[in-house]
Amino acid sequence: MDTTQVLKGMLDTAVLAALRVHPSYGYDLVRRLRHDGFSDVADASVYGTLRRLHRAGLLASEIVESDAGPPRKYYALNQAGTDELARSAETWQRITSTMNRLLGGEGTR
Amino acid sequence: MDTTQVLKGMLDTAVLAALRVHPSYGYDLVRRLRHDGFSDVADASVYGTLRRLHRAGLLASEIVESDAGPPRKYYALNQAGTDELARSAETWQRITSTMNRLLGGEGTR
DNA sequence: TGTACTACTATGCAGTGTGTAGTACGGGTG
DNA sequence: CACCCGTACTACACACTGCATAGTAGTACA
Repeated sequence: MDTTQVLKGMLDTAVLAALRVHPSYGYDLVRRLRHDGFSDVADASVYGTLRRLHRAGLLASEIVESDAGPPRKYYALNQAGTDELARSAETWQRITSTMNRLLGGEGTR
Repeated sequence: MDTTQVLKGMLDTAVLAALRVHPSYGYDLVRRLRHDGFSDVADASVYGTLRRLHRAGLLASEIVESDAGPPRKYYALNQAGTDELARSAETWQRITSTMNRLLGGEGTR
């Protein structure tokens, strides 16, 4: 299994979940996600995901000055993002149970 | 979360796992995978995955005449496929624990 | 001045699931 | 016989998205 391919589609959910904890910005999310198990995720992937989710209306954004570099673009879940995260969590549950059943090897007929 | 996107990369593992139970052919795998939870998987995806896995040297194939339609192309795991499946199962474990931790909402710092 | 860290943007490529169409065989129905 | 359906596979173009790479720009420190 190639983690790059598995990431496709899961990164959205991972970013939403990370933002549920508290609003954040790209550079910080990259570090947090890498620390949390997505150790190889590319920064461009996270920035791209944030833009896509924002364009889809799931995130609010706000520019905040930083004292350590360029201004940061903070993102936060809005109601649509919260709802989407809840749906994604359910989907994830279904997928894991399906995969665990398959990998467990119970016959499938 | 879009199941189409999540499928990318997981379908390989799902097909390998299904073939571990017993050798099979495309049309049958489509039905089994749909029955087992991948209800929306397209047949072209499964056929494509089988060709890809075969080309990668993970599957043996054999043409078998059928009494109900055209001949079937049976696929079976070889040693490389068995090994790959074991590796994929481990990767899957890591991914699930990472995602469950994120979705569980434990702070990530 | 130069290096490093921070923070984001832009472009093009690669892998893969999907839609659609097509080929081909056999059996049943009218 | 003509037609449709289920079976079984192939082929092509397309869409989506992660990634590599490069670039811009701010602050800090030597």
